[in-house]
Amino acid sequence: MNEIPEFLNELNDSQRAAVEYIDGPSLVIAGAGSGKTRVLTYKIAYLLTQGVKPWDIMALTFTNKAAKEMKERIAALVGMEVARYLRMGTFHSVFSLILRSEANKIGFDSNFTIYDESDSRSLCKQLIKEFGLDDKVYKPGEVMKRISAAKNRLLTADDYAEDFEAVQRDAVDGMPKIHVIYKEYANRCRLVNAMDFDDLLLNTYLLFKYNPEVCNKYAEHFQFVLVDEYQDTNHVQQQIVMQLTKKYKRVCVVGDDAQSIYGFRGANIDNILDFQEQYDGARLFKLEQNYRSTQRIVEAANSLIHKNERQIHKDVYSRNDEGDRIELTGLNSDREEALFVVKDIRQRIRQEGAAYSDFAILYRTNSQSRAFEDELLKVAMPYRIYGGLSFYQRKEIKDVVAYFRLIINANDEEALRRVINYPARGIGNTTIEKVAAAARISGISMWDVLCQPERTELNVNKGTLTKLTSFRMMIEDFAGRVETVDAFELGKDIIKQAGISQEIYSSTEPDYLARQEHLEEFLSSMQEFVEDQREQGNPTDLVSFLQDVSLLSDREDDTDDTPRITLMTVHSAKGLEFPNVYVVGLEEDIFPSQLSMNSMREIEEERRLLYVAITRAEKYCHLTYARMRFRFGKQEFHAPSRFLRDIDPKLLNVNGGSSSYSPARRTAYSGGSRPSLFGSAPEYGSVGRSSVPQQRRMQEPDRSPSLRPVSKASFTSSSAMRGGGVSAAFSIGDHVVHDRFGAGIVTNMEGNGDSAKATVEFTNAGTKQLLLKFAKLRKL
DNA sequence: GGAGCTTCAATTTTT
DNA sequence: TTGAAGCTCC
Repeated sequence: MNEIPEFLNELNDSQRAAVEYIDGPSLVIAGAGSGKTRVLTYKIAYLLTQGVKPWDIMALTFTNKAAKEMKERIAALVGMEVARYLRMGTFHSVFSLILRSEANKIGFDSNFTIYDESDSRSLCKQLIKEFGLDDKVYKPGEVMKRISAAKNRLLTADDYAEDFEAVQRDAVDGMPKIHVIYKEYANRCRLVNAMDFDDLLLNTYLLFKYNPEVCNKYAEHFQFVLVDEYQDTNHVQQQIVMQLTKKYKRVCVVGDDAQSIYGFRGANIDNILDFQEQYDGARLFKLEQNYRSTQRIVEAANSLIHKNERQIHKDVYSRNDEGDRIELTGLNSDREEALFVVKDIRQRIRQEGAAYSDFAILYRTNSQSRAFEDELLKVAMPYRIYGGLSFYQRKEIKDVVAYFRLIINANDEEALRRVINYPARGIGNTTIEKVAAAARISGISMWDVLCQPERTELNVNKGTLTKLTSFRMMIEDFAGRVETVDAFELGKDIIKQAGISQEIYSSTEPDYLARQEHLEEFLSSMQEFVEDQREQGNPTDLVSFLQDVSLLSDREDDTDDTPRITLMTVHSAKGLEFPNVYVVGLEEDIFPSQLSMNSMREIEEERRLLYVAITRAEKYCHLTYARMRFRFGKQEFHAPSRFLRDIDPKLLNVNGGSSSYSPARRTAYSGGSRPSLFGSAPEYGSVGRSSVPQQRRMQEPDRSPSLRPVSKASFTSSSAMRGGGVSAAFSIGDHVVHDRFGAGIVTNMEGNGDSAKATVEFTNAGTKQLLLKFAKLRKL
């Protein structure tokens, strides 16, 4: 019998029970802040002490980050020599590896390309055009959504065409040809040896379904399968887990139905709700002690989430301090809201000695960040906005990756289209479309056309043909070196020889400088990859690098460790925690979103979203709403969010006035209540005097003059004056303020007169070069 | 091939 | 209001 490892003593009773049950299927419902990751990591470590081999364990996560963190934590318990053999990673990465080794069974080549969303989109668009369909009717985004949803329901293109209901629905929506597009999309992917993100899952499912011997092999191999964030799985993922665990049924899924907020991208909360019905005799473990938040925060969140109907009952509790009540403040406008939050943060920093990094401002939509950004810039408080482009979505990175892709899979049409004329080499759109047309006629890939133009219908002049040929030879030349040179060396050469570095280093304009930096960062990540792989005795070639990078979309790691206030959507905040949290914009049509009011299912997801937001807070949670906000260039008036009425009033501290609010008026989906849309009936209190919004906006002294309705003539002359009069006044080391970028320090000056340029390091906006003629810089 | 114009839409996001 | 994307013109 194996010994009971010491580390189990670090767990509480319910955590420990969940960890020690390893004989059959189990569902671990992990309340917010209850030590979910701890249970998963300790369970894996425990399995390893019970004689299970690391390679017999599969652990699936949703993000690379989660996988990496978990692996590190397990390594801390059992050592990296053991941990490295675990089959641990995202669904997509784990199954893409299996697909590569079984590719021939489903008619793919093992070096298949993974199409990201923009590749899929671009292919979709292409097809809509080829079929002569109106892209106003067949919006690429909508088409993709339907194809993706079909794959989610395990429907191949042929299944879809025969699915009466689906085809009928498309027809009713004016898009009867969706199934045709889907079919050709699938054909094209197969022709060029590519799979999109959904295909990675669907093809795994199909591989197992039609090759029982393959399925059995893996089902016998993986004696234990663990799934993190199970509430976020979609139907295919659930089905694959079932295929893999049908033999031993040793499966442990961990998650929190109350934090299921990704329904819009296919996550199916029923997977977790119905788990016990799908696995007969599955044990249920509930982790109900919250270690993160104060009692009042936990209770307030509970009171909210209990208004949902579909959920697994749990009693989440905290033994931390009772803490303060949740603050609720109504403001007159979005600007006042931002001003208020910023002031409140400043006050708390002064009073409690808190750091900027102890604060988060959470909102429903990214566009809400703007108002807070403006205020924070004005007072030069450091912040960081999350969201926006990830590193690998940047054009300069995608271009280089496209070269890599093309070199490894020359049939990859999206990559070919991307780089065939980048940097510019005189192969224009006309030529590209001619190549594409020739390829379609012969049923071959565009690359094949380049390889034997004389045997196709390609009709281009001699000069163009020469350009095409030399491009082809360049790619072939790179491809010939894949096996002899490591990824980093080859990467450097590609960037140089393809003319990318020449293009990017052709200017010192700020955006070029940024691209140079990104490219260098990318190269150094390649170098790191090669060194790591070499150390571990793994292959260092471009093929392995690309496999790695295709499934990464890492938000860039903060190289800068200045403490900053965090601004992000509630979605991105899942899994994080902060001592102080502001949840802003709690208004009808915003939170809950106007677009999520069609069904009870959607409203409940919005309510869970607020639950996630509140449970991010450790000590202090402040909810705000604005009566008026500017949206799409118009003033809009919104009632306070219905969810505010779902929170137990005993746990709320309503600021600035009466805490009584109008009685609940029940509506179909409210679960709780709906606030009165009209009337001046006393609702939630407000802080600050009420005022006419437009006037406030105009009177605001700090606001740049450009916001005022000014005639073109007067605007031009005033900015010209400013440029001429002020330009000489700056010197290195000056503290300055810019209307958009906020506060900063001048680090360099060059040129004079109209071309005088200042380099300014801004607290929040990074380093910029500004032409003084245009930039409205003020000295502090 | 790029600058400048018009048009249109407008959640949430990871792989 | 902002922004992306597509189109036209040089």
